[in-house]
Amino acid sequence: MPPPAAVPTRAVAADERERTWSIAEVAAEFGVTHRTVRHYEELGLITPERRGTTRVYHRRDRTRLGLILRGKRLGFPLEEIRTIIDLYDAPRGRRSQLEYVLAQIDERRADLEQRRRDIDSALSELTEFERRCRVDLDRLA
Amino acid sequence: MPPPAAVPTRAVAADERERTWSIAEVAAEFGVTHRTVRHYEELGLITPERRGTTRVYHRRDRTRLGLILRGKRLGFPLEEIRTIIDLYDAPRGRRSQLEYVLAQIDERRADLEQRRRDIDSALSELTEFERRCRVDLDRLA
DNA sequence: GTATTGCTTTACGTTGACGTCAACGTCAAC
DNA sequence: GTTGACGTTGACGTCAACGTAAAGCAATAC
Repeated sequence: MPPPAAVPTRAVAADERERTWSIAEVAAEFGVTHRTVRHYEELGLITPERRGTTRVYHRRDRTRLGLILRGKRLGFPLEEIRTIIDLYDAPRGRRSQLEYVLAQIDERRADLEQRRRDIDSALSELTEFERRCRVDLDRLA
Repeated sequence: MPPPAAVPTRAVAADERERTWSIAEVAAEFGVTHRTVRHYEELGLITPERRGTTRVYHRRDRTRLGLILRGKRLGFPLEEIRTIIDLYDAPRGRRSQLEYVLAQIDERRADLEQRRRDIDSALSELTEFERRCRVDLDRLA
């Protein structure tokens, strides 16, 4: 069978959506080592496809990796990060499931807002301290 | 000698300022173990007075402990926390010292602002996710 | 061919942040 | 004077989050 003469736009978009990456590519892109990526897989934070023994990463895996690293920047432990990002994929068919998810969301939000308060007070202390330093500097001038 | 008949306000205030605490008191107050408090001392984050072998904690130590724990909530490693809170006590006599401190402040601020951006995006994603969950819930009703 | 490159697994090492346990000092209360 | 309560110093244990080294497969490069 000959290949199709022309590839319609839809198919191109599909190709683009279904682009895959190697472990080296995702690691380099996110600025981590392949060991780190595999560690996250061991903990069940990402589950790349396997072709034979080789790991194949899809857009979904990159999304999750982004969430993981942002969680890390925020200082969350990996286990907690797992419960958070799993939440986004949790089944929400039954009412009880949805209510559980909503309760979890509330907890997460409270946690994040506490962190933001911490950051804001740290920032304002820093600003005040900078002001005092500038006063000292002016006196030296 | 009889004790003084009346204690003037100034002396009361001084007493209050110079109140001290035991390791058990500060640990309980901040919700950590005494082991944790001693660990921070080993790393040079706090340096309580010694009376004989016993540690005596002053207001200054409690302030630093508060800064340490806030840093921890924000996910900073203890070594980094040490450089941060040491900054507040750093000598600022010479111009070069002041300029160094100001540069450090800028670094800290950039870091904290990155964290705040991360938190804000996490929060808005959470809000959007909650909205979708509530739509699902309404459909079930 | 073989040599290099890129991926794989297995497995042990390391660092940070404490926990835990042993062995002992000290001081007020009984 | 001994019994607690609270303090002390080591020293080793543990858990998370990886690092690192060893050894092997599989495809391309020469």
